[in-house]
Amino acid sequence: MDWSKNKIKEFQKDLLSWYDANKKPLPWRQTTEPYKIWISEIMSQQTQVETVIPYFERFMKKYPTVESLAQADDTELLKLWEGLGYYSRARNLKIAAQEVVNEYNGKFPDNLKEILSLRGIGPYTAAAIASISFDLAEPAIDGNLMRVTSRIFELECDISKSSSRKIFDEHLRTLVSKKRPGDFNQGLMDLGSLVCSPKKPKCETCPLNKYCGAVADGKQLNYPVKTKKLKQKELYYTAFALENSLGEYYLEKRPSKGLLADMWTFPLTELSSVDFEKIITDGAISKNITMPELPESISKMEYFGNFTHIFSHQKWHIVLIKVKAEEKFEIADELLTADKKWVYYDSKKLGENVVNLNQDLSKISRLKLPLSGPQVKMFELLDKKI
DNA sequence: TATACGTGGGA
DNA sequence: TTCCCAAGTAT
Repeated sequence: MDWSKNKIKEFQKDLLSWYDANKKPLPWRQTTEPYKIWISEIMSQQTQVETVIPYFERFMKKYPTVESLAQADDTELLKLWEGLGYYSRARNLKIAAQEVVNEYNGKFPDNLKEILSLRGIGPYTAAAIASISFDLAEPAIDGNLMRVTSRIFELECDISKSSSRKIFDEHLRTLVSKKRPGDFNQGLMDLGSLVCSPKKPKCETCPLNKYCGAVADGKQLNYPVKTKKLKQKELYYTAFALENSLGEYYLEKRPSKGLLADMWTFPLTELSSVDFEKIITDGAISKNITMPELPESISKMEYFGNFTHIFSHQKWHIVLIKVKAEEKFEIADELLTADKKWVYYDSKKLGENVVNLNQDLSKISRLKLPLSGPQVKMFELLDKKI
């Protein structure tokens, strides 16, 4: 970094003026309250802002304070997060809220080191909160800042490698405004998404084009340097939609670790791609496909349909099998643990599933279970929506 | 350091 | 259809 002090000042001024005139009106930009900034930053990780807004509004209504979040019901919290993805964010949020309540007396820590120590908060989020809420001159290095910075300085380092962070930190640390660090960071983020976009950057109207090495060389699209992602692993599953005589479906809670942790789903069993093809072509279900834990006497299985669900790292091909229980069939009570429930599902209120505890209609609970992405698609398929 | 971890939108 | 992208973190 060989920019003069004067050039840095001009850069800050040009960016902040642009930000003042063009910043996105976001719900969490009406405050610098660390709790709200924190929640908005966690929700925004790897997620588009437009998607976040309604989730943020609902979240603030339900958990207005760090204390309320620290005491949140796990299932309700996950239900609120349903559809946002990366569900460990929600779990970590509650853990961090408890840390704030217990270790910081409910007051959000005001220095980078302590903010960074909170569960689920990494270098980006810590710097974002520190700069926006506490005016600390920390560069909040996210994908936008890396793209913008790599173009300005024509940096050849691969932004998908964690070791590159240091390079961006060194450059940005000299640039960040000490007067308005939060606006500086958010200005660069908005610029990255509105102007300095990945595919078609609007360099002609960019307030920073005169500082940009890539513009000078006409090499905007050469930056940032980024290695390609690997393809998703393909997996094949049968899903069993078991319905009892009351019209309820049988759901299980997924394990507390790994993919879609603690989300609810029909029982799934993995199968080979060969068996998968066999079922979807002729609808024949071979004898070795059985639903776990259930007696085969009750199973009258019927192929219902199939669909695909794509995660960031896996591609699921799912065959949905409808299992109609006999008139008097009921799953033995001992099998109905806290992780296995009969659920009444009203297709007219997607996601408004109601749990019928103890199979007693008079004791219907209003508890709503968080459904995994594939599970929502399964209910939609049963409704013939897809 | 590389990989696991979701979902929806746009070209 | 397929691929890339979007305010990253934990391990």
